[in-house]
Amino acid sequence: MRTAEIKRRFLAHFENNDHTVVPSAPLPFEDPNLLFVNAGMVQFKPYLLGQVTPPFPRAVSVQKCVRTPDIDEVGKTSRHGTFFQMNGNFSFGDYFKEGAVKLAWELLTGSVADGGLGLDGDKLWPTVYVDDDEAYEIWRRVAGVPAERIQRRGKKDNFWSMGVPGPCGPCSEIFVDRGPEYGAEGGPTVDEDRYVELWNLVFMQYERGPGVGKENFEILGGLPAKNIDTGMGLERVAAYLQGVDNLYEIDEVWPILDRAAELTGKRYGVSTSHIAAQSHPDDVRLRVVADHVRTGLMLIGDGVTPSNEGRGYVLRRILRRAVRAIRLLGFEQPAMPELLPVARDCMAPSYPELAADFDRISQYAYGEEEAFLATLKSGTTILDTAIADTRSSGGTTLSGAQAFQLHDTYGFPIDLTLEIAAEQGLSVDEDGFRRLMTEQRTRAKADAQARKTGHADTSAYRAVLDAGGAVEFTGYAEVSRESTVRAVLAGGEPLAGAGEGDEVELVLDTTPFYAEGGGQQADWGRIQLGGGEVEVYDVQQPVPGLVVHRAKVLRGEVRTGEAGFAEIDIRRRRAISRSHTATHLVHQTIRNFLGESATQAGSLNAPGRLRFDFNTPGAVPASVLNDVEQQVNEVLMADLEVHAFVTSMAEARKLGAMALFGEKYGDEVRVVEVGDYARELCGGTHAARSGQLGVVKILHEASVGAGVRRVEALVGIDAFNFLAREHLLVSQLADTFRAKPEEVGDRVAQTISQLRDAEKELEKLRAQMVLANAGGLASGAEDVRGVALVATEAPGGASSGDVRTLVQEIRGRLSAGRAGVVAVSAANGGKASLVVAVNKAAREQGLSAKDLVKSALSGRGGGNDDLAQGGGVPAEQAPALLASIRELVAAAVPA
RNA sequence: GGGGCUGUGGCGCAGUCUGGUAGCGCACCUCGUUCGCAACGAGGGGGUCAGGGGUUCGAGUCCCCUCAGCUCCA
Repeated sequence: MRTAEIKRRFLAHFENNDHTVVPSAPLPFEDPNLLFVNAGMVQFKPYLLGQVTPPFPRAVSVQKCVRTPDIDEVGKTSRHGTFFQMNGNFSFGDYFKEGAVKLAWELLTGSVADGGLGLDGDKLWPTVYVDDDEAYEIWRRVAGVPAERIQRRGKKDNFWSMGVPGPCGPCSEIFVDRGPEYGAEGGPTVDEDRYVELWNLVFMQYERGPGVGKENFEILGGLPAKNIDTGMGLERVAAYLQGVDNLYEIDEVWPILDRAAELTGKRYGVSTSHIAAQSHPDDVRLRVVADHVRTGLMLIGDGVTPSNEGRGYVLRRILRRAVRAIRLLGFEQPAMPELLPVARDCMAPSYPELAADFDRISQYAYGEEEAFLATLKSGTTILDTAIADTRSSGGTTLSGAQAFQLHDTYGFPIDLTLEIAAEQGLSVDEDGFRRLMTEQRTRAKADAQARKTGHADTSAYRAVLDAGGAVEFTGYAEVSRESTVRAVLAGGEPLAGAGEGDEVELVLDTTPFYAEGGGQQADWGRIQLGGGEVEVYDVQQPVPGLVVHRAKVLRGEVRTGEAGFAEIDIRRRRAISRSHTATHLVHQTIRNFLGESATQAGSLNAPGRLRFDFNTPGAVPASVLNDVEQQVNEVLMADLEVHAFVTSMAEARKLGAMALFGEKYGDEVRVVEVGDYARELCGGTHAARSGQLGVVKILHEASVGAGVRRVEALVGIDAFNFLAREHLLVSQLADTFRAKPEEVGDRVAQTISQLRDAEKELEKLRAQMVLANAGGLASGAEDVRGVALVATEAPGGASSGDVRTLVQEIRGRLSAGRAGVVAVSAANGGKASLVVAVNKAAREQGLSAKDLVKSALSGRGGGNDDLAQGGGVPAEQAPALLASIRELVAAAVPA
């Protein structure tokens, strides 16, 4: 049975049993602790933990998951894959153990003709938690599983908790017997290679106490609402039903592996063992290629782009590992163009958007491979040099530091270093390499730790939120509001009240103040209270749903429970709203010109100006930017109405609203539309009509990182002021140059070029003039105790370069057979400088240009024995410098 | 977020450790020779040494900051 069909049947089975089908959750948004969805229950967590009332009692989903901590195990075992799909059914206070067992058993053992998966019930082995007699009985009674095939296991295997206080409970896993050729008889407690886990049913029924890890904690008591959370690994079921050993060989992955084998000329399955751990290295590499190419496809498909941080970095690593693995198999050309289309064809039956979006996806994947191949090329050169150095010095080992530098600085992977070094007959100090890696890890972790402790604890905010619920934002419709102070805090700690001059954090029960979020800056304003007044200068949501006003007490006191009147700074709000509406227009217009793949990657809406980051490969041509600007301003003139409404996610999608990754499905969403031109999910505030924006002026476009560009623009009066200033500037320039405004550019270029030519000419003439005297000066050398000395002042305006040239020129004209010293001083910018040269004969008499300069200038100079320079004394001292050189020469030479 | 490396004519790079007139190859221009696949010879033009600050008589070079690119770790 094909994987896509298993997925379809899974969803259909639970949908037929009154489950709401929920789409795979998108990538976690703004959650630094969770880069990827790594389990099927992630999106249902708030319901399972009782934080949010679930909108449905039963749900079913097939979740796209990415898990990378065990990335090094990929290909070596049959279990690890970086991408997998988790089938899950969920009950929120609805059915419990019996329902979960019954529904699972029906799907697994139901006949294929009736929509089941057609497994042989006699080959299924359930496990239950050690004292979970209830589950045991249900397996006996509902599924009719004989006692000898139900095994009991301890906390480690069959008890679920999140590792922190909260819901927990026993679980029951369903294993399938793959047959005697895979290992020993006796069920999953004996051999987990022969008996493979297909499905884990978690029965959340208890409250977990504090404690460490999976086993050391107490159970505090029962939960009021018992929940079901199950997970069936789609790939595992597919592997079993398709009669293959592991997930790399199922229909969604095998063609990629097969193509990789074809490209590299390797035959997969050289080893005969069913145990993946005993595989031939080539087999492991082929599996890595297949797994990683598929994961790369899915991640880029979900909007991740390769970068140097966060999930973008994980994606980069996965893609590069794939390229590296296929290179180690002997294929050195670009492999992605060969493999990625195969992966697309494998996955498109379940995820048709991959085919539609393939141009964009492949662009990133191919680009990343090219970049990596370039990195490998430069790394290879450096490695070759290191190898040659090592061998020429008689060494046989490449140091750990060298290997680490290649990896750390040049991104050259260690396994390629090992491979290439081995080819050259050298070993590599792997221990040293690993030690340096550990050091780096420790450093990064220590830093992350320091940052975490530096961060304010959010528990005080959570307490306020729990006590009073979410704060209602009323600022869409009004700019002021009667309200009550729910809490006063300072530095993350609750206070009873605060006095004049204090900086405080206020929580109101409702507020017209917009908290910074979605790129929109916070409102400012004032809150009048019975006993005082505060000025609000920042508004944040430290925990979702809790609006905190950062404010300074202007007069009087603030106390919890006090009533007051909150009023925002309307001018600021309006300017911000105009920017926000402008951002939507810029976003839509950029997509009009660059295509749908130019999605938002971040934004800032500040009073009068906006910043908009978006994904696109390469720079945006200036002409396109002009077109965007033009079109945006035309939309302003059309004076479209801006309209906001709340609807379901499904409806919003149907309307074609642009949505960011991380928007939750199933929830109510707010849509903002500007006429029929732009429609976007947005929680921000906006202008009432596009005409209110006045003017939008794009200032520039720049790179923020690989694949992300940024445009900045001014809006409204700020845009106008900018244009007016520019106009004034051009007028003044035109005036100065006595040219028409449109000719100013040419005139400036022309003038600069003339100026440069003149300067060059001048410099040349000056050098000639300076040098013209060289012959005369040389022949006029005075005799100081047998040494020919030329000591003179350079003509005014001579540059330091000129003086040096002159000195050398004079020295060249002195008789070589006789000791000669040339000293030329120059005055420049009020300071005197001195250059001294001595010839070979003079050096043999112990005269050093450097010593002469240093002595004459008391240390303020230096150079070589034959030519030295110095200076820094007032210009008037120039003649004195020459005199002292004369004395020094005389003193140095015996009479 | 924390490291490492890089930034020098149009392009590719040396020079940085150890401060003292900014170089090489390719490309470009002029003249000449040559005329079957990277032609040769001679001459020449072209660089705020990423930007800013500091130390110094003097900074491409040493120190600090900023920006950009590459890269590792989180």
